[in-house]
Amino acid sequence: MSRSALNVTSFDVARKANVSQSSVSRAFSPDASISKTTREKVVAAAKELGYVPNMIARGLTTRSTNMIGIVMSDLTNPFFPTFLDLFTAKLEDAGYRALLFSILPGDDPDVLLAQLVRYQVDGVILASATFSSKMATECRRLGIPAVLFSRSVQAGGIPTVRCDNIEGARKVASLFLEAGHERLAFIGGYPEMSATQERLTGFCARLLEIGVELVCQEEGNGTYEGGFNALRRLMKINSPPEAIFVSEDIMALGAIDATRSMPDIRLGENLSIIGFDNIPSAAWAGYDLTTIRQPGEVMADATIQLLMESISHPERAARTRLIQAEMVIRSSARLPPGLDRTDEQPNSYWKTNRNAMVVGPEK
Amino acid sequence: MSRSALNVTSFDVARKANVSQSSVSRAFSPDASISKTTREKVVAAAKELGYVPNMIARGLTTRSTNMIGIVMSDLTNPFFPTFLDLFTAKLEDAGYRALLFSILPGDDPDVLLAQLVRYQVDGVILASATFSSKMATECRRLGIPAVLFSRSVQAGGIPTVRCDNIEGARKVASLFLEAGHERLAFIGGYPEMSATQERLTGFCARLLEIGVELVCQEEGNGTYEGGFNALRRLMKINSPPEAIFVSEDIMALGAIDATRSMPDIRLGENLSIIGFDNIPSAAWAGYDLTTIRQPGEVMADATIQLLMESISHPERAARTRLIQAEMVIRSSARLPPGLDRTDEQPNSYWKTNRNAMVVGPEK
DNA sequence: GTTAATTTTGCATAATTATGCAAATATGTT
DNA sequence: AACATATTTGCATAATTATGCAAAATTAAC
Repeated sequence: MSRSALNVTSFDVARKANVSQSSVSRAFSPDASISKTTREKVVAAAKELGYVPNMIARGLTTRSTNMIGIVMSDLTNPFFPTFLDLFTAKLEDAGYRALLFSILPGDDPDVLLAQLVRYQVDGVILASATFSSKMATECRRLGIPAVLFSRSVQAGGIPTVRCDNIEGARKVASLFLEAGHERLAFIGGYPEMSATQERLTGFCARLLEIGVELVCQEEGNGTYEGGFNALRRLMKINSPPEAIFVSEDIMALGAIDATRSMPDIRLGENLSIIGFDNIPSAAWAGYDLTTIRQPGEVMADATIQLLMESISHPERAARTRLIQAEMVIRSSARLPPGLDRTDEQPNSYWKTNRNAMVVGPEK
Repeated sequence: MSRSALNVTSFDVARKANVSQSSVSRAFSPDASISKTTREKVVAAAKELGYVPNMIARGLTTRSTNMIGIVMSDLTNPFFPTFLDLFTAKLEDAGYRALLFSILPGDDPDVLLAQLVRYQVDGVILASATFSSKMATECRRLGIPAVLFSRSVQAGGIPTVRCDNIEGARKVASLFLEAGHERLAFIGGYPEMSATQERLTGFCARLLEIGVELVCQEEGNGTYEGGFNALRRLMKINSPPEAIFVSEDIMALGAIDATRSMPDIRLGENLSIIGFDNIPSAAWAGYDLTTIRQPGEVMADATIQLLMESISHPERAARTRLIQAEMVIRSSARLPPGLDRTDEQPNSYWKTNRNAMVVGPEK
């Protein structure tokens, strides 16, 4: 009795509607060959019996489950939940469901991969800090459409969406230099992450162009606490830096909090901190962090789009979408003389558009 | 060629291992009747061919997919990602996969429900602020094992895990009163949420026992901005409150930030703010929010446990797990005279244990 | 070594939906 | 009305794994 509604099959509906099981199946396939009259008859009968087509059985015949695996590692970094939310919403709009895999540093990527195969996911979004590279090549080998999100990988052939870390980091360097800072430092996330590497590379490349050297760099492990501790270490050295590029916002918040107990530090005056990501809390009044924004909507859209292309045209060559990253000016970094946060400075290297100037959390 | 590994079936393995398809099936079922020798033979052949049992086909015969639907609404509130992470990890340990559904206020719960049925999930965790009540009764009607997480519902019969909101809120009221505050206020989340209601109820109940009245209450919509604005409204009234209970941490952080531009306010001295949840950022140095902790591990464990019970014994009566909530003392609220944050006060109503005193983010 | 008891194996079928093909029906043409 | 064409329908089968039952093989008992 209780589980009744779950056990209604297309045969039951067929009997009730006086048609064949095939017709029931066709009534629920968008562009199947079926007359309007029978479809209506079937839908009515289905509604009465509480029938919904069983995706498991459908998956068996069509080899397509309408499920997309999402592989993430670090849900404690607020950067990722934002995207997880966007992904699931957009996938649902496209008729897909999200099968979530949370990967921990100690996990075995092969086990995870086997799960993806077992469940016959139609595609995979790889957004995990660890194993993404290995997973990507394995997916490719197995013919599972996959898109790398926010990480790049040496072995080509896998569609990738990421923002322009190099260029973003160059903007940070330029702003620091134009603001008159001379002693610059870097706090980075996991050194193995491509994003960390690229941001460091871009930052240093721009410094080199001007002829300035990095004073010091520290590891912040991609966590609030890591950023907190890294800043403390940085400020203990002889003649500490006056401007710090922190490669992820979550660490930058920790860094800012570390300065609160340092009476001589006035953030945005004698010390500048710039982050990367523009997570919601970067806009909070207690931080007001100047940062490089990774445009969520755009990146999520691009990811889904590349994935859909990869599913419908598996043979087509992999595309990469490099998303432009803009600076969001707030108060944690000193501005070049004569500027305030609402001015535009069209000739500056780090210039940002009006949109990016809008302060406050994004929708 | 490319999709080869995905198309290996139990028949292929059977041929290779010189056994029947049934034996292959049994080799991959933990307690099937099969000899050690054949199992090894099969496993070897499977490994060589890259075979993994197909969950979709298995789901069709066993009516069990090993997938659990997780329904969440508000991934932007950091309270939920924390639990999502715990849920997926613990589900994976128990051999289940998480099928994630992100629900928006405008969505149709019936559509969502149909998806859960279509995918034959073995169970559902309902952690969405909206529709949980309706979804719960529908799941019950359909015979889908479901557990309500962090919300309660009038219609009984559904296993529920939540923390003791009433008791937690009473502790807040007690601490405020013992600290000598007289003008108390409340900032709440969505009024329809049971948690909001219970926290308000508990807070007021305790005040009533002492004979104190609530000065004022405001809505904060469960967001940072909502809390920010609510505090501003509160402080504009004649003789504003000196102690505010904010029913969710994320709003409390907004409220604290709103005080930064009020020169007369000294948080923890002439204004006390206490939150609820103990999200990671509550521990950040910029906030140092006194709050009521919802123990993540315990609650997640209880949820999975109740769900597993409900799956294996659907007929058994629904149990509710009420988790004890402890206060985490930090600096955003004034303490009773003669106490500092490391003291214990065994006779106080709001007393908290040593563990809860540990300041800093939880692991 | 023979019989009984137990374990292991294979056969046949079920789980539910999708779809190629042929038959049936409807539509259009003159 | 008669024919050709297009649309719709139903039949039969495929997708992959699990499992009840009977047959075969192994082990135990005496």
